[in-house]
Amino acid sequence: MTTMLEVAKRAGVSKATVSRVLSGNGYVGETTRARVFKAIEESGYRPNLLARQLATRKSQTLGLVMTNTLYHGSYFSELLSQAARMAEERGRQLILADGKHSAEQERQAIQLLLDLRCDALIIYPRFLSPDEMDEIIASHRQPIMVFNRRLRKNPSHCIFADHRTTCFNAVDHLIRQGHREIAFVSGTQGSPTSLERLSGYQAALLQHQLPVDPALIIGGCWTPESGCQAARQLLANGRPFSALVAANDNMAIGAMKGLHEAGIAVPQQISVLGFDDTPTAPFTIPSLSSVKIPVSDMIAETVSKLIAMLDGGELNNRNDFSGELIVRDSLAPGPYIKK
Amino acid sequence: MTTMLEVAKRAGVSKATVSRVLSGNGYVGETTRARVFKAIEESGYRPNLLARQLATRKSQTLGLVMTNTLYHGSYFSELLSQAARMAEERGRQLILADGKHSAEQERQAIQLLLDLRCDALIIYPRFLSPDEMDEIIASHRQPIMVFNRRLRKNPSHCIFADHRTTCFNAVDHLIRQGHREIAFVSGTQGSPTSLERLSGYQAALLQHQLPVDPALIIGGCWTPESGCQAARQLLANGRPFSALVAANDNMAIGAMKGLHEAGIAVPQQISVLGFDDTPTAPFTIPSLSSVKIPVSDMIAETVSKLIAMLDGGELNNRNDFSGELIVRDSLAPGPYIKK
DNA sequence: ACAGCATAGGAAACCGGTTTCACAAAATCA
DNA sequence: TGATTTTGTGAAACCGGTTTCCTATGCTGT
Repeated sequence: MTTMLEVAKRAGVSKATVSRVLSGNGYVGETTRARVFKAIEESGYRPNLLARQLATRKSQTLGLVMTNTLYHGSYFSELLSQAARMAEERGRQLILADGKHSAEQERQAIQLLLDLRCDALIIYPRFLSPDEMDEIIASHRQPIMVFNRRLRKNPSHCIFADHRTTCFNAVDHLIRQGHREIAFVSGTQGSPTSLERLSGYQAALLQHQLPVDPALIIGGCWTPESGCQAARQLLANGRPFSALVAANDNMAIGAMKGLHEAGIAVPQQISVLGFDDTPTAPFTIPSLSSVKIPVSDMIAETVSKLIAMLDGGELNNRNDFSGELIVRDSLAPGPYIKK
Repeated sequence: MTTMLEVAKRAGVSKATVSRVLSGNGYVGETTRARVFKAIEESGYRPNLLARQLATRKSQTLGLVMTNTLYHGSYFSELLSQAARMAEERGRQLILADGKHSAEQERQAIQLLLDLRCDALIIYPRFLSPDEMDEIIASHRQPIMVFNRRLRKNPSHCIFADHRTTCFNAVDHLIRQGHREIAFVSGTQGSPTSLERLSGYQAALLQHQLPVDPALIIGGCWTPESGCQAARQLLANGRPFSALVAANDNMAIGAMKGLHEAGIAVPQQISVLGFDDTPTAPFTIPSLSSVKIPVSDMIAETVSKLIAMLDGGELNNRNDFSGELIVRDSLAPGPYIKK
């Protein structure tokens, strides 16, 4: 590989001058500049970014830590493509590290990105607690934003959707529409997002003095398969219900299939609601009602904040996003509707 | 940040010794080693990977170039998560760069990853031609694998599924099942994968002496919306057809919706076939028949080959993968079935 | 007792850039 | 015209590691 020194020799100048030409810093004469460009051109020189990053102590990269299991579903695609686009627009490269299956691996992923000297980090925690996130933020000088988790000690370092309230509102809506026996299919065991949604579901029932029946709460794992099985199990349980809320659209789609197979009409007999508003939601049969989480906006805000911290722009202080219930054909009034 | 020099001082040794302790190369006494570890521990030292990469001229990273528009759909998630997992298993970090919307940007993305001194590259070309890919491979000493594109000059540097033959076989199957008027919904204009599938579709028709009717070929853009619109337009065209092949599942799902809205029964009146075998395909109503492309296997093979090139393992020579038709409820025999 | 080798560790060069410092020439100012 | 500032450039230090080279010691074998 051609180095800067070789370019310098070819142009009859010093390394320093070549560096000045490339960076645009410092004074360089017109003719010299031209000679340097010619030498660069002729030699096919390409700067070694690693050397540059080392020398400047800036890597021009943003690190993103998230967990592989999230990769499935449109949620992840949307998040990642938007984050990458935003980063590149601001002249940064996105580097992704997988938090895998445990808190320890999540910590390692963060450490790796820090060791790679990312200028800033986006962490979408799956296993690490808010307290640990607070500590990580406190103990590193790089700007760090935490995605999808509320940090009370570091409100300006997190962007989140209030899944609990959002789910509360959705279930509240179902109840007002005449549903009382509402089943809930959760995501993978331990997922914070799923737990928040479950909590909102329970709170809404309690709010209306309705019982929280454990037989109506089934553990899934975000996949359509698990949603389908959950529906079957709910039916097998024998406990009647008029609405089913799944913690994401994929499971909702699976659940609709399970109900369909059992000869149950959606929404006439059972209403179904999902979360995330997957691109295919409007095209299922019947079209799936869902709670849309503004992932793109959220990640855009996250990246913007980080860049502002790095480049010193001004940052607006929005960190709390909320979902929007999108009613489609999979919802119908329940048996207890009062006119 | 603590540097190696500070650790060395604290342990009363030289930088070189610390480096030896960390890398495990060269001789280090037991007691010295212990002192160094203690110093590292006490100072919270973390090696600067950039410096290491520069010094060793190895970055331990694999670069992946692909286009943002592919991000949607499970295809991308599967590809990316598998690639990242494989890379990390072999001690490499994956770096992603977006090829965006033009050949020029695709070239820039490749260049960026090379400038970052990725040890090897995976390129999923969208705009660059096979010839250009051959040239890129020839002009760089880093191992480069091209994904989803056949390179006749560099057969060992590419992994691909033969979309043309795969689609040919699928359409051939439909014809044998009694379909003659078969509609085709293509992906985004210019997409090589879509073009290959279209070509296979046409070839299968010709093979059976069936006419290729332009009125039955509609341009979509990989999204469910476009599939739905395509179905509407096909119906509006008035040209009858008994089967619809969409270049991916998302469009097939949209198309089923469009047909359903028009009161057409799938598969009784029209059969529908997609590509990719999305996780939701078995759960649509009716369940969607699809051609499964072994993306995970393909990318695993790609990464394996690169690692073998880097670390000098042996490489098996499989590069040609093919899709598998998965028949579900959306397919039924056509009107020309002969018993 | 001495050659020969394995062990241990320091000094310094190196990776390929950026940046500081020093200095000279040219331009501006008084 | 002399003093000062601006412009243009090279030498060398630096970023934080790795690696080569070299020296010194302790063992082994004879």
